[in-house]
Amino acid sequence: MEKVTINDLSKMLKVSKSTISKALKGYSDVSEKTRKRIVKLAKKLNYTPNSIASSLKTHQTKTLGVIIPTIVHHFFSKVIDGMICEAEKHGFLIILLQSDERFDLEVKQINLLIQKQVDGILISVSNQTSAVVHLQNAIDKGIPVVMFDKVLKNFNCSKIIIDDKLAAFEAVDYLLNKGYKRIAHFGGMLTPQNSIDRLLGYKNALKAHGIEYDQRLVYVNPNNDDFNDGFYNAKKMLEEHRDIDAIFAITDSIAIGVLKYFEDKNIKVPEQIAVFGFSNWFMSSVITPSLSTVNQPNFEMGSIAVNVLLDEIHCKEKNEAFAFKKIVLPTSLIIRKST
Amino acid sequence: MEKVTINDLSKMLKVSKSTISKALKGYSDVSEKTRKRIVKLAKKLNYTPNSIASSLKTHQTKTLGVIIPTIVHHFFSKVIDGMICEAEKHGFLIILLQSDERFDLEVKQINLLIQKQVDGILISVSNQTSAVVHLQNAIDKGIPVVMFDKVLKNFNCSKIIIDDKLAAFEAVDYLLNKGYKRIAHFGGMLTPQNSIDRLLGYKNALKAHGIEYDQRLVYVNPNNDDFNDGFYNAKKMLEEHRDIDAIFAITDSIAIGVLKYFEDKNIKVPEQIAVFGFSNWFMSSVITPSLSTVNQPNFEMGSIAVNVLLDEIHCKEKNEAFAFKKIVLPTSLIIRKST
DNA sequence: TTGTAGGCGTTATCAC
DNA sequence: GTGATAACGCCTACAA
Repeated sequence: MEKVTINDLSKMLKVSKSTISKALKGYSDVSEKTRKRIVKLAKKLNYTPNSIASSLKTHQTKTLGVIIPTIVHHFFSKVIDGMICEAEKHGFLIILLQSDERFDLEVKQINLLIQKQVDGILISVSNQTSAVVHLQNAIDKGIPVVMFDKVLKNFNCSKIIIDDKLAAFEAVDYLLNKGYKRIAHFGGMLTPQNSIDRLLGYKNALKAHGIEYDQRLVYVNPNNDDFNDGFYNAKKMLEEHRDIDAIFAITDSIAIGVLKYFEDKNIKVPEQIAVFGFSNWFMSSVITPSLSTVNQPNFEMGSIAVNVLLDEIHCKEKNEAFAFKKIVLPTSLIIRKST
Repeated sequence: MEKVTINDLSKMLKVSKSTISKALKGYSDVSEKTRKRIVKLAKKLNYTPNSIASSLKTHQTKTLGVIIPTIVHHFFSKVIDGMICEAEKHGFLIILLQSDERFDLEVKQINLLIQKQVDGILISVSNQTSAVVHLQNAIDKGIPVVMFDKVLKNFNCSKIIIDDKLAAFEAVDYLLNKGYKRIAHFGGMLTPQNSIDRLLGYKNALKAHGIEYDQRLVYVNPNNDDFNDGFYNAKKMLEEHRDIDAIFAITDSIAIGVLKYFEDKNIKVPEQIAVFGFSNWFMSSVITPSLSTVNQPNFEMGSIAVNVLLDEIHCKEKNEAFAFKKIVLPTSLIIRKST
């Protein structure tokens, strides 16, 4: 029941605490004989160092804080998966927090993590976030921050992202090459940056094909509820523009909302209208018709983010300089039956 | 940059550390005047107590450990969502770990959490888990354990579950009442307990309708990959039994694999064969045809589990007795177009 | 090679 | 009402 401490070992072996500590950490300046005695007893009593005491002394908690908008999301849960796996490999644990897309909660949670003295923070910022004082605060307290997926341009730190603009360009370019002529865009919100970039990619592709951008073909989510917004906007679009022959949606959820509406109205996909999604979550391969989409690395994004953060943490420890990294992960088109 | 400590406040105000500590914690035996001075300066300097030092002293980390088989799963991510939200309300943080359905990893992770000195552990055990030494170990070290969803019968602790047997009974009973006569069961593995119970519910419903149980109509997942196993078993079943008119699957994933195969083979659901799922994840409402399923509380399961655990933790603090709770959350049938 | 002593920041006990 | 003092368990100069 009672935990055995370094003190207990010390008394039982009549060896000082410091020698015990050194022996257990494999320092060189302990005689082989006493080292063996110590290790043996430690093993026998199932001694494990008290990580809290050691944290207090070393200022390391071997803990990383992660803040995401929501965990109930195929993409984010895969990212977290990657983070937990990678962190564990290096002996780090993950404290997970959700901002629920709210800036005030995000601020509160950063402060919680600071108080908890995590060794580093991984964050995908909320759609509402534009200020950075809370993040700067963490940095000022000596806690490195790494952003992933939804990042802030105006904050200087390592970032793990995809090239949203390029990916969107490729998707729309594909549609145009395939012969679709009048392409609507579903999404087009002004936050987060990803939405903007995907809209820009859409515009670029149109331009590259000599097609004029038509603002009226951009449908913004009214309720921040991808599936239902997709459903709703599909209806709206059909009322307003009968000539649309393809839709590029900013997420698979939106796209699936669209497919659902079209199914209800018996509109054939892709014969009448093609639909392109973004993210490649599991469902997109299973829905009917299966959804063409942009494959976005997720597990990998998590593990790389952790590695970059750990690098920075280790540099800090050794007082070495660390140059922030911006890692752009490759995306690819997955063509299925909806286009 | 440098964190301000209780010592700094003490020196600046010429008041002892102990008084500072008491004042900040709102103890009664500090004069109003000095309390105000202390609080004021603390606020001004943005003082926050060092949680590690306090943990060392109080043996509380305000941290809960959570182990689940996998986070990439609609049900579990909702449960975690509920846990994080509820824990945060009470000032607790969540460390999340995945067992990946492996017993050895589960053991390792329990030990990690013990070492981290979390105040309590929430676990949904892996399919491989039957031994309980690792869990007993946590209890012996004074860390309460609460099980949820996938629980162990042979371990004495609080448990938050659903009545799998009853839920399965209701689903199959519904099918039989609706006129389906020959019903196959997809799932039927011997671990975890949930599978067994759902199989038992299936059997009970048959019996209640005077139908003899036929072992050959039970299809077990060959590869532990619900979607593909459902797909595979649908094919197999069709080859073996042309007279089946309904399937009760143990998860929505399996059911959706089945739907997918039937769609490929142009078998009409529910006209030729009805399909019933289990769990009501988002996808089941979106797939075509939409899937009848058992609604299983998820977010709520997480928040309740946290509450039960915190209750136990608080009782332990006060040395009060705590009676383990077994909370059975209600399920309900959701009837859609697949039946 | 081993041991001593002090400190990390907080809390709790017990005098004053 | 306030303050000295001793833990909590570990780490690390520095001394022996």
